[in-house]
Amino acid sequence: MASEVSTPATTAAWLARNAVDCLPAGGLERKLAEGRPLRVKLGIDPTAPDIHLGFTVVLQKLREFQDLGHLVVLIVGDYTARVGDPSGRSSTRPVLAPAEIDANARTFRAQALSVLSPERLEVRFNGEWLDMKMEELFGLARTATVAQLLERDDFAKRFAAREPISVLELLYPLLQGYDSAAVRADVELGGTDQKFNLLLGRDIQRAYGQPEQVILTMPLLTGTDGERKMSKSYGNYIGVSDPPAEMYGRTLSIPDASLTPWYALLLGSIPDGLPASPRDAKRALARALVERFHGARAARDAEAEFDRVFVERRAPEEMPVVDWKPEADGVVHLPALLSRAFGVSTSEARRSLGQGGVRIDGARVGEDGSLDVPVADIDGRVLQLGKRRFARVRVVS
RNA sequence: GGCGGGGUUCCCGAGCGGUCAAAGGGACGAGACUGUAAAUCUCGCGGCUCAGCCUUCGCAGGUUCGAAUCCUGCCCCCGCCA
Repeated sequence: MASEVSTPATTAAWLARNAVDCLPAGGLERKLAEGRPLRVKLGIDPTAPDIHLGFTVVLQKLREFQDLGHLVVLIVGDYTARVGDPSGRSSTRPVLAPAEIDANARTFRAQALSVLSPERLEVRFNGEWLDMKMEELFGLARTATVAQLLERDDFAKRFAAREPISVLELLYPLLQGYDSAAVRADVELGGTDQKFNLLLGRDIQRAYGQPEQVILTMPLLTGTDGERKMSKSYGNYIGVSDPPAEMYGRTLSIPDASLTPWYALLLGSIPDGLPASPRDAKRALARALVERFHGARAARDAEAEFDRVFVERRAPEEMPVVDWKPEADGVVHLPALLSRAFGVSTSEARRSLGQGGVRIDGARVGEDGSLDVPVADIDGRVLQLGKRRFARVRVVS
């Protein structure tokens, strides 16, 4: 916290600093003024086994609440995952098996703990209360009107465009809102895309005679492409359990313009001594991120390895070994070897060869159209495809 | 239930009897440049025992010398009306 004297007003402002919305105005301040630990809710759907950096934006914010003595209530949507949230409407989502959901939930919890503190953390499964009787569902369904639900902008757009909206989709925000009532949330966090759902949670809490939660929405983190939001389906994400070297490299590949938002959203603030050069600032960011998820040692190693491979253009310290049996005439057939070593098709391997994308011990091969190489010229050497794929070749008989 | 419009290679999207492994864009890969930034340029982008061959255009049949393109049946999607 920046100021020496913290009042509910300054604390509220601090907590809301990177947020897009903090509603209602003054709401957070009033809650804080009650002087008790607040129950801060975040709902997650355990539909994918791993989380990526985009998701840690809200975790970071939750952590700030924890550090101020508040309680984080993490709701695992095991029940809603079983139903499948159709929002985002990209074809039917697979309905997950209970065992899968459990496994995902465990992974989630572990990964969330690389940002959150295990203290002041409550984890709940919404199957606990959502597996309700039809009669209770009716009660819940009465709390909102169709017109109200259709106000959500993506619904509104789809409705206007006459695209389908399933009744289940309409129901989904109600279920999420019911979660808030079930855990008596004081505050609920989410991405900006969650704004409607979060606000509806207030209505539902009111309908159940509870004080309404404050909602705090965080910007969506852009992916490594700097264009679209970080998402698995866009392939522009960095997973929190990605290996250190990869996490480091992928972070460096973000556009300069993403630097500030990434610092703000992932680490909470821009450090004072941030280098002026975007390149160095990015390296510092990459180091900080690897450190957060893999530790200081891994961060140092990842940086050293990066310099070695991409700056000095040398082979990495460690790489997989491929055993390879040569052709009868004492020659190694490159396309087949490349295919085996890097999982590309032999056709693709041939193309890469023709384009100068293949090296042995740093020297280009195959540009002249040759596809074979004498055993002596490759045994024990480093085979490289493109800039980043390496393998050591071991010829066996 | 009735009527109409669709399902094309990772995605979008052309093609509508041969010249189609199938335009164009995106994503992606390789090369040049470089800070694994941006911008730009070139090439590639189904597979294989690769100057040739094999398998793709919802599924199954059929017509034809020849089908992604025509016909029949089926499956699925979308819209309008009820």
